[in-house]
Amino acid sequence: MDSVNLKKLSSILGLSVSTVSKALRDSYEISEETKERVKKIAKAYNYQPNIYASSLRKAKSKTIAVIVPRIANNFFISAIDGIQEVAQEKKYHVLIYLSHESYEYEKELVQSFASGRVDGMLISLTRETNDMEHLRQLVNNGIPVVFFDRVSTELDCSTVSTNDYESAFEATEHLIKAGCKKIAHCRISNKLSIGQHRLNGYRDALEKHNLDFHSKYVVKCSDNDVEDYKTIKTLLKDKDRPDGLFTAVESYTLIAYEVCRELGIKIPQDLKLITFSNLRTAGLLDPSLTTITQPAFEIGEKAAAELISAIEKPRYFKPENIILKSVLSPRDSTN
Amino acid sequence: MDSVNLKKLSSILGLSVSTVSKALRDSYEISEETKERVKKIAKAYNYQPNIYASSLRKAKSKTIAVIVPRIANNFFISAIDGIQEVAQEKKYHVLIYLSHESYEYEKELVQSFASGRVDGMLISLTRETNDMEHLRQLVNNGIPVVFFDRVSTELDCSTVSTNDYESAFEATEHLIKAGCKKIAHCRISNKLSIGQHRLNGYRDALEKHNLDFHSKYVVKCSDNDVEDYKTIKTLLKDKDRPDGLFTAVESYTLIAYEVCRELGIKIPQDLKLITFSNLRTAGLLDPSLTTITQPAFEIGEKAAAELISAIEKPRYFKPENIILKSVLSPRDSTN
DNA sequence: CTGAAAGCGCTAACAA
DNA sequence: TTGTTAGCGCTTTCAG
Repeated sequence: MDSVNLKKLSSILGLSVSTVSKALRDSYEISEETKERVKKIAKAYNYQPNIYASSLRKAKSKTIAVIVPRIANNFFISAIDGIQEVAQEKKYHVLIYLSHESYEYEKELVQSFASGRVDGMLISLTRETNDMEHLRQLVNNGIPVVFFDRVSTELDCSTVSTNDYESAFEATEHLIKAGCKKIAHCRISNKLSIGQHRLNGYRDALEKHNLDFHSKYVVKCSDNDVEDYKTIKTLLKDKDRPDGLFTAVESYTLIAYEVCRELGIKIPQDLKLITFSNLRTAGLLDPSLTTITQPAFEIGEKAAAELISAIEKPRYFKPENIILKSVLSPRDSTN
Repeated sequence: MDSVNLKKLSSILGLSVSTVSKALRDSYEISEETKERVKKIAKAYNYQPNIYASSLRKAKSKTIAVIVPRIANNFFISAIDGIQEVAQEKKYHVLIYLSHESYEYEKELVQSFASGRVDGMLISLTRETNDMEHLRQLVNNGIPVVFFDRVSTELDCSTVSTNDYESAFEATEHLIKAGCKKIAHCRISNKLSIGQHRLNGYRDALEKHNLDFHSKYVVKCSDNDVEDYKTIKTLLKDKDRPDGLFTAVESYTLIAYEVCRELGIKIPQDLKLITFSNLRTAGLLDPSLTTITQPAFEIGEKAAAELISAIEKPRYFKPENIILKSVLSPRDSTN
């Protein structure tokens, strides 16, 4: 019950291997008649080409890798959804890897791609990634890379991200206009592009509105819910606690909701909350949550489209830094 | 700047290709001294084996495929997370495909795996899948398959699922005990194992408690939010509308929340709600949502572990039907 | 302990 | 229009 290969097929057909191969790939060299006959038999025998043989031969695999820090995250999920959408359309296969925010593992993964396992790679960097050497090597090996969301512009690669600085600015201003005077920010690692941009937007909005920047109001959160819970609880237990909180990442806000319940802090009366988030249920929360939503699906689509262009038209491809816009949706948590 | 291959490496080392190959794979035939020398140089040149060549040769790729109906779904995400966890540990690569509930596409995908692109496959079936022939063929080709959640026991393959019948029974009983007399059920396709089990559990619980089964209270939902919205609205607008609703799938309940807001139906006073769900924010909703939560991550882990056993120990492997238990978490929506 | 050589299944020159 | 053949990079006999 083994699957047929070209050789068997050709002997069944009484043709040479190469003729069959060409016929199946619609070569102009083969007569219509033969093509038809070959395809019919191939179908009848359910012939499936061995992709390892053809990839080896062509040095192309129609496969791309996607590395994300984690998958249990609404943003990355939607991005992957978008990536899949265009990959499927363009007949690419998608290998998914989770770096779990480990630079070492990211490096190992990226290096393993150098030998051509994939035709290209999409990546959202870990919080720890400083050094781009592993990525540079991959690119030098002729394997295109496209960054999304957590990007680096150090390399000559396309990036797809959002207007984080502006959004953070807008979010902070939104809190100020809602009457907040003491606005805190839960930031994400400043090794990340998004960490810096979101922090800067926050700071500049404060400055514009003549509010002091207090370092005690800027807390660094991690990737660990338990730790973040402590961090946020400490922040909100302070006697001089903030009256507004802008968080760089959805999970921090969900933790803040829990902490507020526990401490009896009322949202939005005592504390107004806004966050970057792709939560589907933002509008159903108690109270409903004001969000800045990134166009995650489109980011994924764009990134995949860029990558596939880079793979298929290496001559004409020009790397670009694509910026998509996020949307602020005001809800009750800042009312 | 091309990546080195075995041949280059061996000429650098002044050894034969086969010696280098063996040394890198720690063959007992090679002296420790040589091994060390080889590995050192291999590392220095960042040698990465060409996976297509070795897969072709060994007819093994250390790659598995995962087919899920969709990815934007908390259950499947967690399951994939679990799959990744064990795949990574066992050094397997994971290709992800979305069937988008299309049987035709599922079939096409499965067939394409026959030639050995992957060493095994994990699948959660589409709502349309009736016929198992494509899967049977794959298995006959020597490529192991493991089902998870949306399973079929028609083939001699492992399955990993949850005690859906009992959970549905328990959920319905939970509503009855909360005082509901007219309990509706939003069901999912009864081509699916889970669709049948959840409906049966619902029906039997009604029967046990001497409540009539009304077909008008059982509505079939789809995969389309807009349609489901209409369906659920019709159900809840009825003058003889239900006072309890048990939905087979998370998204139906989120829609029900929205419909209730719109129609001014108060949860839980006017309508009590319970659903299968892996929503992280169930406890933060307004009102908090009573859920039956499937151990999605563990399902993924188990399924992947089964698959890898089937791949690596074909002789000793015995397919099993593994059932994990879901947990009912009572919250305000049924209070 | 090391090396030579065959061949996995396919593609693409080149020949016929 | 079809066929012959070399070879992609690796693993694995088998010989030395």
